[in-house]
Amino acid sequence: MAYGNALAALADPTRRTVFERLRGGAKPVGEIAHGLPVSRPAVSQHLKVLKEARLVTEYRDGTRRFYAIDTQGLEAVRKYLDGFWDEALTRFKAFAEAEEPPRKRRKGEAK
Amino acid sequence: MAYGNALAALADPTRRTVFERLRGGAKPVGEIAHGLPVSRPAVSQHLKVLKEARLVTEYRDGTRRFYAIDTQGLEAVRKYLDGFWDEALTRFKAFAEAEEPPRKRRKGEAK
DNA sequence: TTATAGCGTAAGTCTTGACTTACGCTTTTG
DNA sequence: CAAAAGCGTAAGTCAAGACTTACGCTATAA
Repeated sequence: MAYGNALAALADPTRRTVFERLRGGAKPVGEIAHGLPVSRPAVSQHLKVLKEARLVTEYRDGTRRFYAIDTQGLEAVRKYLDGFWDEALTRFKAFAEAEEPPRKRRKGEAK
Repeated sequence: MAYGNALAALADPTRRTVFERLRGGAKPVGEIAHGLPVSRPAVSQHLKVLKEARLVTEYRDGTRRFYAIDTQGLEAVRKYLDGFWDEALTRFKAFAEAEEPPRKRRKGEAK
């Protein structure tokens, strides 16, 4: 259940911002943190959480550490969400939208 | 940014359990809460959060309230996640996996 | 009508976790 | 060598939120 950690990681807004800054490709921590309303150590802590959730990977170049998006965590979440789109579900949805509250039994009504 | 609330809602394990119990179709609160390690009011509170995140819908039948999965919240999250699979990203991933740490400049090396 | 079933909500507690500053480590530069 | 760059980590603070019990509301049943 790797999707659990990934969902928890993506739940925090600032951590999502950190994650989104990696869209264009790998970036060092300082560049990620630049302009954010939180301190650099805070960004490091967020990156640690994202890494444990398989949402980012890390590699070092000199004194800098580059972080990049890891699709493993994303795939885990995607698969989890897709599990809610099975036939029975969409069938129920169509049913509910067509008939509204499926049907209320009234007093003298046949069961 | 409806995906924000949905991600936050799905981050909590017990709330996810509540959500997953709706897979088979709509259920009343009592049935959802039955067997869970938390109280029924706690389940009600989780359902409220899920509803505000467009992850469940509610309708009433007599004294009971049925909850069912709402795909709106799920679609919002799905779209958000899909935004991380663009070409540039997969291209980078292939690049990183092929060459490992992209390249470290060593002392006397050309820049 | 009164009682019961099936809920939501209020209020309070207690843990989780997002932040800060201070510090230390490793690698490059002079 | 020493200094600086670029980080991660430790420790402490503080607010968010996941629980609990108590209570109240509405709809069916007796």
